[in-house]
Amino acid sequence: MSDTEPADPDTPAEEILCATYRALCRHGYADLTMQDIADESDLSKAALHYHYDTKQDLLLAFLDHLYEEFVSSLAVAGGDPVERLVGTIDVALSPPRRDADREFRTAVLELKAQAPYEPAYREKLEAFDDLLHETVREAVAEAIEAGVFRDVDPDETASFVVTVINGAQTRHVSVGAPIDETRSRLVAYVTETLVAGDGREPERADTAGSDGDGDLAPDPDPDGESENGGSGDGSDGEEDPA
Amino acid sequence: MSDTEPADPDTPAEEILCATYRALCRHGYADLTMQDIADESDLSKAALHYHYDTKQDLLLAFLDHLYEEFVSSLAVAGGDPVERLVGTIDVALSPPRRDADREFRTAVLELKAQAPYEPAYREKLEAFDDLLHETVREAVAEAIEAGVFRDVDPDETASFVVTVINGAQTRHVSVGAPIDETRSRLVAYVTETLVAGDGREPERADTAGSDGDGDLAPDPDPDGESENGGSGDGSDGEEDPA
DNA sequence: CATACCTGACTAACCGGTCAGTTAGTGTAG
DNA sequence: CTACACTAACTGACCGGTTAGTCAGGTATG
Repeated sequence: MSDTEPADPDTPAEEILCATYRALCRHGYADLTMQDIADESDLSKAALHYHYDTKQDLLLAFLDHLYEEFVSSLAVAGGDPVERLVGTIDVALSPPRRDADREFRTAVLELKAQAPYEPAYREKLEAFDDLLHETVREAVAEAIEAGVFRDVDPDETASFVVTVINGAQTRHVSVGAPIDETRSRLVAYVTETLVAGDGREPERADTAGSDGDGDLAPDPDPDGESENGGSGDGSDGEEDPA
Repeated sequence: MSDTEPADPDTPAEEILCATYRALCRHGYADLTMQDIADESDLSKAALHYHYDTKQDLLLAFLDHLYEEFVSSLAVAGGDPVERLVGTIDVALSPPRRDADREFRTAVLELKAQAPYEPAYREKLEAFDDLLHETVREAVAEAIEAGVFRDVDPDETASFVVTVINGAQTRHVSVGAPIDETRSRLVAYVTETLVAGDGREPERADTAGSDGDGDLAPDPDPDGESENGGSGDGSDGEEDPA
């Protein structure tokens, strides 16, 4: 699940990544200082530099860590390609269930906006985008092959879906537009417009709560309290930057 | 050439806004310093503070200035609502014709990502979003009334269109996705999916663009250039932050 | 002792904003 | 026409605060 890796600060280096997540939610990327991250952990700022040479190294490691989580969160089961596609959209556009969700999405958007200045960021972000795009593309292609979808271009269609997802996140952060509305609309797009033969029937396709995933990321406690050597501490599942 | 925004530097204060535009393109928002802006003008940093008390005041004035340009750039003529809708999409998703276009879009995205931390920014950005949303909504409502569009919800549909526009811009900045592809897709969405009676025929719906853009959807040349100018109301203006 | 891990104190650089003072223009009195 | 006064616009130098990164140690463990 999504709480696989972030939840278990086995090593100090991993604890730092968890602290980075919390600090990003609290301060955002632009105002994020090494001291902020240190304050979220039980380490000093100098200790951060012991494990990661530079601030950028730390952020890059954080993105890698995030990517791995994104991979597993996208591994939605389901034989039906349309079901899988809807599940994927759900993962990417899940409504804020954690308090920090909106904040984290904001930090991710800040990172995206830095991509043109920081090729290293861009490279990582492209991986997220590619992964999501490929996941959608495969589902669409399968749906076409199964005769469920019209004979659209899977690649172009996947691009459109990913673009809509990006738009929902951006608009949510910048003007507070509800993500959920876009999700419904996008789901309607794939379950109606893309479906073959389905002319125009407004066939209600609220796979919303029904679909297998329900809540992919259980994620219980919002943030119990930092340290404690135990294992499943504040499991802060990340979201997708794609 | 219209290397910078069209605004004629009538007053020193306006010249500063032009310099701000240039500095934003060159440095982005995150790394923008008052000195950067001063360097783009023929004034000193202290002179900037003479006209604008704080850096934020300057940026806010810049957003106001931008908004006015956006208003006029959205004033696309055209009696046909669909034509007007496509024209609006074109304004929002015009391919980079200025060198600084991508850079400026990046700066705008940085600003959007700051909205949650700076209510003053958010307020301005909401104005952009509302304006674009309202423009689209009106066109959609008219198209429905004219029997051209199906009986969709104009408000929700406009939201979707604006979201797609946001997504195209975000994805363009963060991973370099081509804006043009999304524009074609979005135009196809409104001229096919939304059109009443039009079941699935790829009926080419390229009405001569009113805003000077001939073929909207097809757009064969990936790197169009040439034309333009003619009917242009001169207000090529900035891009929309919406 | 050696190694891994960590700390407090420090440095160098940067940036927003301030300030005393300069320049240029304009009006006004002699 | 000159002399002076006043003001808007502007400048270079400077200040205070902040931050990434460094460094000389300290501590615990094997």
